[in-house]
Amino acid sequence: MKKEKLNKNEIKEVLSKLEELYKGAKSELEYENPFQLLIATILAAQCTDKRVNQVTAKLFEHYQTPAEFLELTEEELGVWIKSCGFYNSKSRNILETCRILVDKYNGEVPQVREELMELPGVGRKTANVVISNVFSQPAIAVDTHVFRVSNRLGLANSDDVFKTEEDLMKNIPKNKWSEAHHWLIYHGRRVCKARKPQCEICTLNDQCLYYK
DNA sequence: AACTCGGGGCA
DNA sequence: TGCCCAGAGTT
Repeated sequence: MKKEKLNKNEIKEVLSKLEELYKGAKSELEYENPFQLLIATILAAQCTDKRVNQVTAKLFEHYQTPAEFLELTEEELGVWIKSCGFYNSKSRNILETCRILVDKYNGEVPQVREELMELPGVGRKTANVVISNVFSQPAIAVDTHVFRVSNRLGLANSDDVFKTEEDLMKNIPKNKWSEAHHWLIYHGRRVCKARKPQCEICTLNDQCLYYK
């Protein structure tokens, strides 16, 4: 990462251009139920949201609560979620998580990030998605796209995910956190790719620290 | 910091 | 075929 930093006006300009490009961008994982969002987000690791939605659409018809999930064996759940990939570990983690939710949290999803991160299969990114999306807590989930793009553009300046979160929360107006999170993901997937970034066609390249 | 898990979509 | 995918856990 470069050591340079953008000034406030440059940050404003970058955010303005991202908004212009991806205005209205939002998650394809739209679950208002905390438990369902938690499960969908665990499944979304290294998997497209579209496929997660295909799986959960059917799965949640049959199993809706942690207690109901515990009726399944690991092998049975594995069949349901197979197309999301990593299904052995995800199946094991999800059922163990459900066991903890039932035993320790009365079948509810805890609203504390540290408690969420103690659940198997739930890391900081998934915990942030849950607390920000359904519990209205201040957090920005930093996945690989958000991390890479925000540091390339200069909206963050760190090789550490926690620091990147802090930078983003500082540099982005609070009422834009959720939307900006998706701008960065969209830009990362379509233009600012990990391997072959499309810098030539990127309309932000004139102020991009990575491009310079 | 590097490695592993993984089926499915796409070039 | 090879590459990639809204991560997390282990060593």
